[in-house]
Amino acid sequence: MKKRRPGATTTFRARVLAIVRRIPAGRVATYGDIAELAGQPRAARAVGNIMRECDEGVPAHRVIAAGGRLGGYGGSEHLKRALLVAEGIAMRGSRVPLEQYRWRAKPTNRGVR
DNA sequence: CTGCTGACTGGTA
DNA sequence: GTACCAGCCAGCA
Repeated sequence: MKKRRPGATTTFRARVLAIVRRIPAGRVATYGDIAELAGQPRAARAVGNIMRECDEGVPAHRVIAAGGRLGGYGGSEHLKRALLVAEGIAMRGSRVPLEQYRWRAKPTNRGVR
């Protein structure tokens, strides 16, 4: 078979779901970020694929595309936008100010601004 | 193991 | 601003 890397894959899917589940309300992460945290910074596409079948325990609406775009959502992207706003995110048109709501796994100190 | 798909990304027109 | 192309990756038949 395709020599799998023990620990490297172990179901990339399970790892992605675990990360998305840790995203706090009012924060968002891009597919690329999730992929990076999962160990594959270039698997943004794969991450999106996984989100497509995610369960209710996974706040997929907090996962958006790069540039703050909504990306896609099962059924309605419009609904996704409403959900983000309901979490307290002030969106600009159909885009999210990542510099303001981007979730960080390890924010040394998050700017403290 | 081969091939196709897709909630992606970045660049070019 | 939108539209199209090429590259990358995991999951599944």
